[in-house]
Amino acid sequence: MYKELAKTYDPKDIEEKLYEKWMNKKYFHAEVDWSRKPFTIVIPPPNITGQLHMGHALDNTMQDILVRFKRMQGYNTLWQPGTDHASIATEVKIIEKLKEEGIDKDELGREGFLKRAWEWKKEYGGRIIEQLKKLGSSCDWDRERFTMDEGCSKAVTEVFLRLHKKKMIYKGSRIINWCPICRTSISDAEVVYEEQAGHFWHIKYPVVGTDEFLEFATTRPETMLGDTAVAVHPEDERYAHLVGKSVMLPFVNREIPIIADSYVDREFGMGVVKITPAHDPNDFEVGRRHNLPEINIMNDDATINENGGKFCGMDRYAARKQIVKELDEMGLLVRIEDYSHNVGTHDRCHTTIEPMIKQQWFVKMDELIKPAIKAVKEKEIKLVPERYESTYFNWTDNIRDWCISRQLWWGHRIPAYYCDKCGEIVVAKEMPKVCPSCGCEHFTQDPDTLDTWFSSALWPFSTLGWPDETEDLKYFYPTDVLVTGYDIIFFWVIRMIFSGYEQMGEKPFRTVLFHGLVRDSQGRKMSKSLGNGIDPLKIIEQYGADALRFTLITGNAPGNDMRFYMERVEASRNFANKVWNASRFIMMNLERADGSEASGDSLTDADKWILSKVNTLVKDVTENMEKFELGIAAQKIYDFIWEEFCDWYIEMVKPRLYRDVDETKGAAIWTLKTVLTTALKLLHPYMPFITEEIFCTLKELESKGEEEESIMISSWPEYQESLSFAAEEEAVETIKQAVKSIRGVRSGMNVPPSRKAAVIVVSAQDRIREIFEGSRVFFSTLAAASEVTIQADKTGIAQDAVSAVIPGATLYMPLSDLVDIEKEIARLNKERDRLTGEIKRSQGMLSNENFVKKAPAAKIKEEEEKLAKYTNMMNQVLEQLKHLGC
RNA sequence: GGAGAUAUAGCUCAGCUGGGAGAGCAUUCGCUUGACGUGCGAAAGGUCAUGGGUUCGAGUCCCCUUGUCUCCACCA
Repeated sequence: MYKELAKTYDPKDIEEKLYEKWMNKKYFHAEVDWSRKPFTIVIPPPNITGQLHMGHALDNTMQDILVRFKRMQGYNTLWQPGTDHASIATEVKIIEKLKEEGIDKDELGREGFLKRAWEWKKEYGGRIIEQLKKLGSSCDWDRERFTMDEGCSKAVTEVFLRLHKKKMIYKGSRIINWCPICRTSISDAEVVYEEQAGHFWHIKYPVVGTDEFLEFATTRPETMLGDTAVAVHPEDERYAHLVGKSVMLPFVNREIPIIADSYVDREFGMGVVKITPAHDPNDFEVGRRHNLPEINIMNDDATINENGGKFCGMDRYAARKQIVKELDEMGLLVRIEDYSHNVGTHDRCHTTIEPMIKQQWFVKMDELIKPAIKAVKEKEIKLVPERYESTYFNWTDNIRDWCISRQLWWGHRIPAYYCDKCGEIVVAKEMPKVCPSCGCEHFTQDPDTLDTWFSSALWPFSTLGWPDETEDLKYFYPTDVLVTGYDIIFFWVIRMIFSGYEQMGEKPFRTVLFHGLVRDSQGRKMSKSLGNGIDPLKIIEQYGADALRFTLITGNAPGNDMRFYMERVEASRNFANKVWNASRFIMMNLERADGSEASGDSLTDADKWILSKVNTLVKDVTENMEKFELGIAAQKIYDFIWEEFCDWYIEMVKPRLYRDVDETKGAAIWTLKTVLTTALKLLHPYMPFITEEIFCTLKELESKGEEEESIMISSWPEYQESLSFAAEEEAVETIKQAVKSIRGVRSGMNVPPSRKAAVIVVSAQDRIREIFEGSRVFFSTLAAASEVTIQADKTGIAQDAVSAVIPGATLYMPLSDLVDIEKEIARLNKERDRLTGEIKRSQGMLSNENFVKKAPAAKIKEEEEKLAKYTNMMNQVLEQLKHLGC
């Protein structure tokens, strides 16, 4: 029956094997079953370009914990997996690859490019999925989806058509963020601002018809080529006489008006702003207010176009240099100031954004966002932690229309078709046959594709079959929890929420659980450029997935960033090893039960104590997990297993097991198994592999039936009132205190563990003596006791025996040969001082009239009990000191 | 400019609705204790950033100040 298990736990042996087993058994798979309650999580779809990083590892560990927890609780659990086509990220990657092969994207053409992209997806798109499996993720892989698969694409077209019909999608000429390297527009959310050292160029334009000049400052002199006005504040007296006049724009020799607009800050710079409507978002607004011409001076690659006169063909920075130089020569450059300012860059390639006016497609946000605001405000959707609500509202309150067209090839092509003859726009699922306007039969589809987030916004329902009214959709939607990092609230979370309400008429999920960033040990973001990233797969390889998962989930509060330390991984690995060895111990001793599998009646105080403890643990862990306090729950399991179960209970049980005859042996083994099984179940969501391995080995040893063939589909433990044993808990706590005191005294006296000593327990209280009577057997292993004598008074105790005082009892150890009486007295004096302090504190509180009057009765009682306890201990210490002649 | 987070033991961080400060790692001492040295036992180490306030009572709630971080806005 005894099974030989390795002395140290080696995850490599089992992880792959168990994952395969789970897959084969279809434990991850969910089917609609109206007799059971569903629990659904949709995965934040990783990019097909992605490699598993620590952020993914954390995100997916959290999801897996929730899913495994709910599955064990009996929910019909679906974790919907899939990947995102990641339009721009992927396109950039493929362009790079083509470049290596010497192929130019434009030469290859759209079709050829897409063919290559799909090939790439086929080859690498599944890589991250395989990596998620190594983590232990229990996704329903039978349902794996891709944002560009047929169903999701259908959903995208459907939404586009619907919104267009409701006039919530429109095409318009707006100022957008243009990336000259990627040659596409990007949304506001994709712009990151970087502080850059630049200059403030003070320039002056001659005022027409006078000999005056108007001076202003700019950080971007090259945009002057597109200036169509100069603005001052309407109430600025310095320039009041100039409003209505005009200035002459150098180089292009355009006469432009001096206008008044309150957008100008009188205090800043010269209080004069040059207005370039085509290349600055604020100027654009001003321009529209004043009906100014919008002159685009740049090509898509940010070189100056024909509107820039002689600078045509120059790069924007080269032009800047040249323009400054020539202005200086013309005497129009007043001075140059150093100036550090924020520059918008593209979050993918960090190229400085060029604001440009372009025809683009937009989603109108004002109406769409309303239900999304309401939902969070009214807690229809809960954000955890709650503080992310302010971030959420910050965005929703300042929302601008969403630019959804991208000048890319990889993605969902915009379902808009232009009549070749009259230019009529038809938005339709397929290319129309005849132009409704002119009858022409030739159309060209809009070349642009949609923002990646347009399709991921639909993810919670597109993956379940929408727009078809599938059973899956009816059953699994709305989903329960969305787990994600706070960094994509704007990109994704908000957009899913308004899309859910708009398309489904219902929230996409009930709770959003945010986590923070995983940083390196110095608190820096893990990044490729710094080279400080830690590869989760390497950690798994070296320490096991369980250790990695446990590390990621413990030691920080929800939503906070965390630092990743190898020392913490080691600690988690050590914990896994601890669990392994505790189990090994139990399995090694199963045979000692010699058939006496008794439970109930023969349970000792210690058994009841640990059963009671694990019962409380069940409650605490379940409650915390329900509150999404995964780290607290994990910590409680850890503490219980290591301290209570291993360090105390197992040590207490040893003498019972090793004795030839012990009528409580069966009860001990039964308790060991019961508590272990319960603890393993609680731990399973966190450490799925090791718990499964032990659980199954244990079942195998017992050759029990198939009723619980895997821990992952076993039932979650429940708190039982009948397993709460207050008296036994108190009894064992007394014993623990006694043991600790003895250890403390021995250690203080430098008594080696090999030197056993008799322990004489003296207590006037029947109850205390009874407790010790029932527990004397523990003292041999726990406190190096040779024998334990229990008596009501001090009869027969050697004068120089060392003593340890606990509430209600004094413990004596005759160790005269080793004991230094002076030291013993010093120790007792220290104890006396400590108790004096405690008593003083307690008395102080109790003699405080306000405390007695206002504090709750329970608190007062508690304090009175403490006082009694310390007074009792004090008397024992004083007596002992007196005994030693002090 | 606006918002949020954070300041607790040498390091990294917990500390739920206010009622005697905790963990992991590191440190010191002891241990071939019939599961585990990836271990066991004992210990040392904190005026909980500063200053106020509320309260019988504040690490915990409120305000001020200071430091650090993040997000948003983007005044040319």
